[in-house]
Amino acid sequence: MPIGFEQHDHTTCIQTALTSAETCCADEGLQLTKVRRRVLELLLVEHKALGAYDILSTLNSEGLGSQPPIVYRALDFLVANGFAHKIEKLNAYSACCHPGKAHAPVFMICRACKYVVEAQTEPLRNFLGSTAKAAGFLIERTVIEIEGLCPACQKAEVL
Amino acid sequence: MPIGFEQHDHTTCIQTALTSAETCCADEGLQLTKVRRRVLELLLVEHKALGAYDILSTLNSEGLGSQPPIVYRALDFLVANGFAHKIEKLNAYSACCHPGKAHAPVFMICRACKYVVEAQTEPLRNFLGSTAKAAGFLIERTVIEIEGLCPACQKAEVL
DNA sequence: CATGTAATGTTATACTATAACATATAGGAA
DNA sequence: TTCCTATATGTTATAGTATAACATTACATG
Repeated sequence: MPIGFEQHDHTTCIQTALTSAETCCADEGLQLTKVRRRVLELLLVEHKALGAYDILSTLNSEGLGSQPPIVYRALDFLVANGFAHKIEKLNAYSACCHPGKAHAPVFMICRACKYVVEAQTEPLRNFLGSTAKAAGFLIERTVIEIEGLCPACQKAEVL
Repeated sequence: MPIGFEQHDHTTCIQTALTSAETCCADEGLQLTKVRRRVLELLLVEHKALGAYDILSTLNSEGLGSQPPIVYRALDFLVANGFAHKIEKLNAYSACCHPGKAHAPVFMICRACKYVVEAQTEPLRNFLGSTAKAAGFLIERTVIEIEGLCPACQKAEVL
């Protein structure tokens, strides 16, 4: 279970993220409802991106809703408020590892084990900023996704 | 019609790109068939990304095929051989402006006029390379897309 | 011409996402 | 409390994107 492709205490990690989301919602008058909270939990459980319909089938088995709009609305909320990101390359969703901070996230996606790691990127932000500035372009959103092999899967490939 | 958000002779630009694709295919024993060539032309005509079904409806009206696999196969060929890129954020496709060169393209997508500009990025490539290296991650493909406003549309917004 | 490979044709279906409208629920104002 | 309003959820239907699987054709080469 790598994050940044290293081991970590994932139970704590989930708790921290949930608590942080709760605090943030309370502060900003946002409602972290049952469905929204559960979707965030599901996204936090693994460092993999989940498809909307994967999430929906879990919600369905838990009696939290069975139709697509249920999950898409919850995902919209989480993404709009910075608690999750959409991984465009996978048409899937992933919990945000650095909520609360303005950031241009870089995702490293392992094509073999499907782990998704979100990297911090101040320098990259600056770099893209100056590239765009040179072209006179105003940045509103960025999508930066790297697909490849994580350290563990590189070793596995050799075998 | 901006490229890099500036004016340019687009007729020449299309011709150059087509000729370059032909040469490249001849060199590498690839077949630039009627459908593939036409799809590339369509992508070159505008600096906008086209959806697969937009392209398909044109192909259909020209008697070149009416079913989705026709266009998806042509797009797969063009993307696999570096003549076009997929814009993940838009689920759409765009001709490559720098074919033949290994590159990690950066797309600037104007949300207002839908123009797509592909920027050159050696420094960015190096930057991502070192980021990934630090994490032990092996890069295979990169998706870098910036959504925002082009110079012209920024002016228009103010009005 | 025979043969094999690559490309195209065709049918069906899977996967992703949203529109539109109905209902329920929470929190504030009277 | 009661009403009101804004927000969230429930439900049905449908739009948009993409591929699996298999049949047929075209074409380069021995």
